[in-house]
Amino acid sequence: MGRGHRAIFRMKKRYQPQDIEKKWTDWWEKRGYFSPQPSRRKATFSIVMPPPNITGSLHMGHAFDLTLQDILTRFKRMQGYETLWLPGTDHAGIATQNVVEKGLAKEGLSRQKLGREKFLERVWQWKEKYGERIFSQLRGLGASCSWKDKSFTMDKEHSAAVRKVFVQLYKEGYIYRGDYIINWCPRCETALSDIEVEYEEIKGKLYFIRYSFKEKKKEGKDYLVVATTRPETMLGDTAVAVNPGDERFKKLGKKYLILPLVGRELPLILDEYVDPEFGTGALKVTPAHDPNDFLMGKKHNLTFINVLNKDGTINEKGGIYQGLDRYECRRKLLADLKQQGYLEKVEDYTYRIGSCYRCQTPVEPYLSRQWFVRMKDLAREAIRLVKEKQVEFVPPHWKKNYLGWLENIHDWCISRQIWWGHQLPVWYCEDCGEPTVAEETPGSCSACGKIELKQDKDVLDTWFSSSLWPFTTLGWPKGGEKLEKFYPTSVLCTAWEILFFWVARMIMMGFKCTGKVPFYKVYIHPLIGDEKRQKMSKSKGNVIDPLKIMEDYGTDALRFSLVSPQSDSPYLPFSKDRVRGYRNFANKIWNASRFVLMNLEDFRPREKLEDLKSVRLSDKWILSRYSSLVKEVTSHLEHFKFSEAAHSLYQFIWGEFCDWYIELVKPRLSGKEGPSSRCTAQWILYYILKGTLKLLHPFMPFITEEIYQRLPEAGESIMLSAWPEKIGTGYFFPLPTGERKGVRGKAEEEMNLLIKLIQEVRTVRSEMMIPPSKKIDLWLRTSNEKNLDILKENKPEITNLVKAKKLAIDKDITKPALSTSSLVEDVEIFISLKGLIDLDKEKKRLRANLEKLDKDLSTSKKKLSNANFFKRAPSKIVEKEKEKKKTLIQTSERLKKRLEELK
RNA sequence: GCCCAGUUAGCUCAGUGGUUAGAGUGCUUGCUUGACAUGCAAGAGGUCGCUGGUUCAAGUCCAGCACUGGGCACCA
Repeated sequence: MGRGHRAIFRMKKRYQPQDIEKKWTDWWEKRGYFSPQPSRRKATFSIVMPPPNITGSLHMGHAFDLTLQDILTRFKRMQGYETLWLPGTDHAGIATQNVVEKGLAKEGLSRQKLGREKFLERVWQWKEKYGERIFSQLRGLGASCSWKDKSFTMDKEHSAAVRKVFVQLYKEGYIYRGDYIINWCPRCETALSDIEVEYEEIKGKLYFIRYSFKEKKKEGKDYLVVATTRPETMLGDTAVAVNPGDERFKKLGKKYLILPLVGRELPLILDEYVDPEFGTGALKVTPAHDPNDFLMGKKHNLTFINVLNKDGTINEKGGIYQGLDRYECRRKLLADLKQQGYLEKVEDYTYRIGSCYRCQTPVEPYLSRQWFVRMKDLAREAIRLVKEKQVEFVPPHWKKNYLGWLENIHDWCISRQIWWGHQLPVWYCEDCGEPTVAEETPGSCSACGKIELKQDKDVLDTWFSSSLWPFTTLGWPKGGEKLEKFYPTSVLCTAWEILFFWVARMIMMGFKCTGKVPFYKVYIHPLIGDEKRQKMSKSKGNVIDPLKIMEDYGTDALRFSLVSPQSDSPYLPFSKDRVRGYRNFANKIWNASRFVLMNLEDFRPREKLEDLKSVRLSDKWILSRYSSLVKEVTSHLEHFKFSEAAHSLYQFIWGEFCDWYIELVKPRLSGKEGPSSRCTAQWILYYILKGTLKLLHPFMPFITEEIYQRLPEAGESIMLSAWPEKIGTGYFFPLPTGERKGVRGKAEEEMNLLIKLIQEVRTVRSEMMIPPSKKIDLWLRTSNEKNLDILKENKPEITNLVKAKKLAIDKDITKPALSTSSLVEDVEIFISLKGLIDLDKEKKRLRANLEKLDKDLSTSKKKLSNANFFKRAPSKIVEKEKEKKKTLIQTSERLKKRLEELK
């Protein structure tokens, strides 16, 4: 890789990220920098990447999550840790199966037509194609993962580990099979766990239906009214329940009712569960299609009638409704009820409906035989580990959320009736039907010894394998150097969205399987929303593609804009404006570097400053500010304060290094102050630039490497260079011991006076409308000896930055005629106006400006008062116009005031 | 219903009990100043959600309330 400062001649005026990003990605990877390097510190730092699904393309969420991890990894690597960031992908059972099925549908095929084996071949083809695509996109993002260690949740080793854990948990009684009400997605045709169901409030109806008594009553009504939101489930009713304490029903005694349209006899049962206040106080009981009814069914020994097929249509138990879709059935059934006089009334009712988190189809509570993980004991340990701070949450408030979920946890349904995933390591005996659970295909039934066995067709919940991810990726259960060195991992970095899905389960399974926590810290970050903090989604059409942003503004700008806002709200706003701002920042860095390099042609880097006499106040100041920067960035990164670290860097680079130091140093670089002063300036510029690039590297890896490689004596890659240490005063200024103390504070205090003074003069210039091209005569007067010395010492700097042709500094100056005066601390400032402004000309100019403003103002007013404008223009534009109007009024008033003063 | 977070400039957000509450962006004015017009300089813009309390001192700590966002649990 060509390097050296001669490269400056090829530096364009504008930073063009597209030219260089790929070059560095390839180079870093070719040189093997991303894989663990033997470390001088011997301490290790490891992160396992939350594996992206193989279904998709890189989205903003990945970009954010991975940028944060990359920053941590690069930071720790530069600090000298032996660093491993482990990448991988997730097979994402249902999600991937759905995507592949959609593809098949376009070909007129279906998974059923293909058959399981052929279908799985197709999914593997998909994986080969798209699994790599996401990796290449991650590379483009600059992710410094150890690519050679990448893995996939359905790798051979990983699958073996999954089976091992399953068998172990089964043998220890944590995994069991049972008939329970689970959430069933009729579209995916599989069971879902509780957290795979998303609830949404909908405005629906509550239907009141008459159930007649079996025996006709002599007096009063001969029916009970029950209320339901899902009338079609009545086909599976096997009882009606009332609260035993409910006076209204006390006289009834033991009774039977007749299920309308079906004619089944339903016992009237008493159960405390029924809320007398709700509906009519009478509850239809459908034990096979409602979790609470299920419990009641168990308790009262009711019959369980499942009326639904797997695809959500009514089965043979539904009589004349057989074959209808559940909602179609609802309509028909309601019509029939109404016609036959069973429908008492219909009320509007708002309730929550659960949908499949993968396909948004409303789920049905469904009685079926599934496999579960008993969670209570596992959760207890996971609670303890966090309470004992063996695992810490950042920010800490997530801890409560985590604990709250674990304390009320239900058993985890882990079997899925899909094809893509880890098939259950369970075989059923064709003879006795007993399950045999084993890591490898068993030879015979463990119960009766017969050899005719068939493997369970179900696969495991995707999150089962994900929960093992931190240790299986490192070589568990075989063990080895990687596992020993890097497990437990240092940090887990992910969004709050998958705290329960993934983080909590990793802690439970990690501890269960390895006896250790899977990670010491969990950094939970927000999700990336759009400008209005709305979740990005295809249906809303507000998705911003990070790849497009990278192309338009550069990857460094994207990374910086993702990391830069900090908020505890669940969604961070993302806007192109912000990225554009950081693209400009990258350009600023580029040009500042270009400037430094242009002035470093004859410079040879040396260990220390040689000529201390030519060190000026501005030098001490910038070194002091830089020293603070090192401290801040380091500390912020240690505490996951990414945005604060980014902010410190932005502020220092733009607001201090560029705006002040570079400007202050220009005359010295031109040689006006002598060769020695120039040399010192070069040394400081080089030193600060090099250090700042390093501090910035984790955030903006590409531009920093590009510039770093152009520095004289750059060394190897910036990503392997040592993280800057905070500098001591003695290191730079080997002054006599007595003078070292407080040198930084003093330099900053003195420099602040100069800055304030220069700003004040500029303000006056601007207010007096003195053209920037005109040089001024300036008098500074103070009786404060200390300040007088500072001013005198820094006369060249002041002269240059306020554009003065004459600068007089003394404690005894008479105020010049026709001048303005102002005050900074105890320094009086006089600027001669003589010859600077032609009074008549100035008045003319003010009047002209006022006229223009008036014109703009009336246009603006007209616009705003125009009803059409309000109607047609987006509110954003109206707001902007209002603001413009406000500013116009203010400016015009200021000008009027100036005009008055000139008279 | 329970839990969490938030409420600060037009917008998006920082702010660690202590001078005059900051940044980016937007807006206004001026400027081809020698690295950068993706720039420079200057300016305008604030009831720190409301009400109390603690304190010499509160945007910051405490309590209550209001509103916004999110999560969890639910009665058919």
